[in-house]
Amino acid sequence: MKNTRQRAAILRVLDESAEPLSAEEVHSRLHGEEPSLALSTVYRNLERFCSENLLHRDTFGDGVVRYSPARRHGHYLICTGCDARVRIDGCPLAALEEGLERDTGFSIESHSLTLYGKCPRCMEREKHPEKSGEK
Amino acid sequence: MKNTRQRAAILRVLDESAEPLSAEEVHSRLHGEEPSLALSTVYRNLERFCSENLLHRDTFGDGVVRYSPARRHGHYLICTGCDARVRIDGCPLAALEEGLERDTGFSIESHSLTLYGKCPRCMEREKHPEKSGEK
DNA sequence: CTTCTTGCAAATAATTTGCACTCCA
DNA sequence: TGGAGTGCAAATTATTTGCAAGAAG
Repeated sequence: MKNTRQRAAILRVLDESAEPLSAEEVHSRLHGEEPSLALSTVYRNLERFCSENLLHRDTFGDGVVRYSPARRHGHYLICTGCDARVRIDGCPLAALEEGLERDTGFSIESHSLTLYGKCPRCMEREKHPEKSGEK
Repeated sequence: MKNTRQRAAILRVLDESAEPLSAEEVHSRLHGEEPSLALSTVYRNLERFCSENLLHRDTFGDGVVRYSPARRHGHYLICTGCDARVRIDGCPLAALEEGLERDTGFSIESHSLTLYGKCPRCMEREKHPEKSGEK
């Protein structure tokens, strides 16, 4: 894989971001530094990096694919009321993966886990009998 | 929520399917029975059912959203070589969820877990020094 | 050099929306 | 009936592809 300015920039943006980013987001964050970077270049490289296992793909329930450095992959708890995202530390799947490799013969490379629920604030809002005119 | 012929059909197709289905797939499976059913109606109702927690949304890494009955939700192990999907029985997240509710104050409603790896056949294929002309 | 990459524009795919008409409750 | 729900077509959004020109090894 050749080392191009564009590739370095794409990886750097993802490294610097605390959150997974979509192709659009990567592209727009690089607009200052690489004004002529094509969106299609971003897409192509993000996918390339995924298949080299440099990046990890995340889709938070919606159809938008987001990417993050494979090393720093994490899990999120997402509020179904306000879309707030809370990062979850640690991940208890090592044991599950081991068992699965034994049972299925697969060699497991990665996983993606996302939880959904209502944040405290949205729970409150739901309880109150529709004060303001929502719905 | 009103009870329409279309809604019943959409839910039934999903109940009868062993696998999560995309909007397109639901629509095409109903083409015989409901020839005039609009794809947009399918989309609208799938989303509606999700927000009523009748359905569960799954996106297997690609950008396509798939739906399955909330009661029968499951997890999958997907081969990154040939896209084969293996359903995983059981799910060890109850303990994690409990801990998270305590820590974050969220009320957890659902989760989505997908694992990726190479199936035995694709592992073989990778090992052999590119017999046939696959780049 | 020569092959892998990029940029651009055009093509696809996936999903959403506006609106007039229909059909449950 | 009256409003929620539907169908259709058009609009968006997300992503992919073809190809000529550019840069890395």
